[in-house]
Amino acid sequence: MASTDPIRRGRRPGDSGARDAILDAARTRFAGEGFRSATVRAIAGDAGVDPALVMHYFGTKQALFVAAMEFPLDPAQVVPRLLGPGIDGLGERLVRFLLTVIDDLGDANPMLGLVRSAVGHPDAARMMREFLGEAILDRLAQAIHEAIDTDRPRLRADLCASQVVGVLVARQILALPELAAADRETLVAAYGPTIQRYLTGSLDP
Amino acid sequence: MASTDPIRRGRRPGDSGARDAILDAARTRFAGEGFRSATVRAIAGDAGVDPALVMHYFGTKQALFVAAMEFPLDPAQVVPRLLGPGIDGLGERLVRFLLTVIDDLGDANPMLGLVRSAVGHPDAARMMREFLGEAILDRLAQAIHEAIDTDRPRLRADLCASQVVGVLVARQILALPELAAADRETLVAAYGPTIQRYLTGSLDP
DNA sequence: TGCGGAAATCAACGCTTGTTGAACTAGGAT
DNA sequence: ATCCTAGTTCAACAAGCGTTGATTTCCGCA
Repeated sequence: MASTDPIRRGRRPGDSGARDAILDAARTRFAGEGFRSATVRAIAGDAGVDPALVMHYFGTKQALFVAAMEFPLDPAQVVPRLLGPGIDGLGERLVRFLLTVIDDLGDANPMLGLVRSAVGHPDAARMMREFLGEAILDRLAQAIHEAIDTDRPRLRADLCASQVVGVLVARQILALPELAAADRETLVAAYGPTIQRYLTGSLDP
Repeated sequence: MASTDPIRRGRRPGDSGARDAILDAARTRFAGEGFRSATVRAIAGDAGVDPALVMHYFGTKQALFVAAMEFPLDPAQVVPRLLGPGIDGLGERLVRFLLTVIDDLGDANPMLGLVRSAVGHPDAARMMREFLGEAILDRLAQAIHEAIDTDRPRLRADLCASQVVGVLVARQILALPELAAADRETLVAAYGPTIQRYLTGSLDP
């Protein structure tokens, strides 16, 4: 058998993929605990790597966060695609899309990382507000304005966002039991009309 | 003039009210930063008091959190009062009540402290899930079941909670601009029907 | 074959954190 | 007057944090 199994320093042979392992671990930790609670040491541990290597690749924890939370979908493509078939039925499409993405991303969901961090850190909240606004909500407001003649289309977009964020927090973070257990189409039927009304329905008293 | 102004040890004369000052500071800090980011030292500083005094009164940071987040309203009284006039119009009443409470509590809002902490800390999430469930959502589900004959009344309650949490996060934490700027009755008109539909409307596809 | 630079670890730093134990002071009861 | 108790501060601890600098190992290229 091999004698002692010393941890060697220095470069390992082959393409180690350590960078990707770090990014993966960071996504999962940030998504599960938020920026503050997730530690560089824990991320390095998950990736099977020394903490200093994390700094070697990314410089600071902040920069690692930015790199790890880079959204895997480009809003500039997704938003138009969802809007493609027209604003009718957009509520349903949007909810179904959201739930599908949540399922696909699993534990390493940047949306959860961003929400968790924004909620505990005013700077992150400002970043998320600006990102959400410019990348998604302003576009959505523009589409609403073109589809129906209403004032304050951005308020309608914000209302949609409030329900989407609510789903994320109540279902994925608080894990309210029946909400977490409900299957996708049940939730599409429940939330779809809500979003659709925020988009195009009457909001008068 | 007085010579040096040494900070004296020992008891101050009179009823100092330090305990209440600590609780107040803790509420504000926990509401603004969550459990993890709020520090005992900062809370003590806000209260004009030594950190050790905080431990003297409350033992641990955890216990201070529990004491500070004690809800100023008793759900066992509030829920029946809101349900009093019947389930018709409950959506509007609930939203108006929520927004009023948010305004009244201001910076020291335990709801914000609980959400901020739950989102960054699985244990706090479990606590909040159980509290929400037993104190509010199960009661609400019971009322729904008595008012209309539906299966899964608790899912309806969870749906309501998801929109309420969404309002809290999107308006008070992310501060989406038009949502934060909207006045109370505008939001009552927007959210009231949503909640009412989750309570008593059709959720079928 | 030699060599520069990238990959990786190790050990330590300075800082902040929650928490502790000792010391001191004042008020109230006896 | 005297003691007990509660309020309050001070100084320090141990642990955990992000980060740094030195050092070692290997790959790729001339």
